[in-house]
Amino acid sequence: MALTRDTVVETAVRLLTQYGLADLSMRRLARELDVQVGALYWHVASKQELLVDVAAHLLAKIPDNAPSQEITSANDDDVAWVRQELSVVCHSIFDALLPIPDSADVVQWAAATRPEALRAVGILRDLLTHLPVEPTRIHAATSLLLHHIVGIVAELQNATMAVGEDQLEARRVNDRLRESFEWGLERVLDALA
Amino acid sequence: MALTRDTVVETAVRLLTQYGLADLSMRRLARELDVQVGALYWHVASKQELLVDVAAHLLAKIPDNAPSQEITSANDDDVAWVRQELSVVCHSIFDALLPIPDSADVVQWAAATRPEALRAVGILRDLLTHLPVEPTRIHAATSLLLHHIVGIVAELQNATMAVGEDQLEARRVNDRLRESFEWGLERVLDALA
DNA sequence: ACCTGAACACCGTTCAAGT
DNA sequence: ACCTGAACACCGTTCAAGT
Repeated sequence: MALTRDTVVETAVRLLTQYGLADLSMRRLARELDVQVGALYWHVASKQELLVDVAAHLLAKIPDNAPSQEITSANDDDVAWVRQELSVVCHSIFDALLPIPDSADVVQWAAATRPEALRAVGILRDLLTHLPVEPTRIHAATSLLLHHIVGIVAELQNATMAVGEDQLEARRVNDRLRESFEWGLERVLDALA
Repeated sequence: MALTRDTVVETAVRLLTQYGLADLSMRRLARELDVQVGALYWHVASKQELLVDVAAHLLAKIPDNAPSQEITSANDDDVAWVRQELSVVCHSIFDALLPIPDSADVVQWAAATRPEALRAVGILRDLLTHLPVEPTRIHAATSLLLHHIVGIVAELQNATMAVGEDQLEARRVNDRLRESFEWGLERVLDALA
């Protein structure tokens, strides 16, 4: 069966999930797919382009309960609903990245270079337009939320690497950073709504 | 003259500043210092350890006007002073990183793996202890500020790379992200004090 | 259209051996 | 103590040539 861009991306995601970024090389990917390295370059222009697709894939399942009506942020109930929905989306980004090694680095980089390629960024933006945030600050607010999420995930993934086998210590670090995530998210959402 | 760890780190900083992270290889560094690659490994254990030192070096000049008296956050004036000082420190981190290509990536990684090696992180922590932030949230608050700063710098550095020669467009992107930085910083500081 | 084979120009790390 | 020389096991990217 012929190679497709989708199978290349999916295999890349699998390698990242199982072995981390250090083992996600074009050569390793080619070996996994039983082709020569050169074959990959028929389907993707570069490793960087591939990593953007990998990041997009990792964030593909973020729920998108777009506001059904035109919410004008005049109504307090509506603002509360949007705030709650933002919290849900942020948590689901967090949960999607946490189990994938080095995913925070990949997404951080993809978000900085090609944010429009990440569905999750668009979802955050759309929700933020329904809050009393000036239109010129939507981008800033999106970045603020995203940097908080991937920043904490990066800390968590690196710390988990560092403690190694020590299950007890790993759990402590995990709990502490999870709470940092929750606390910071509340502070930021408070600042926005 | 014999090689020292300091000259290795300083040369690494120079290479990063002039050519970016892609050209900061151990081999390139050795060539620059007129030694064999192996010589570097007498002075640093690994490239990762070297990069932590590079990050620390980039943030070495952050001002540290520690509160002279014991400020107990009871006094409104004192809180205002600490808030102002936090703003100064955040701006000086921003300004220190901005002109150094890929420095946001390097610092992001160093902060996630060995935050205690970065003086700037300690300075932020100390200032935050003088705000009405619960002691258990000091770490979370430090992370929130730091992720915002390096996140925006990363966006800015990547966007500047992307627009390339177009000076006018570069300036527009620069101004927009600078404003995002200011706006986000105010929101976060408001949430803390 | 899609892939192979082979090359080009690199990497980080280790280590016996030299001084 | 500090460094060389040389090796080991890799990288990303390109491209003529094959099918």
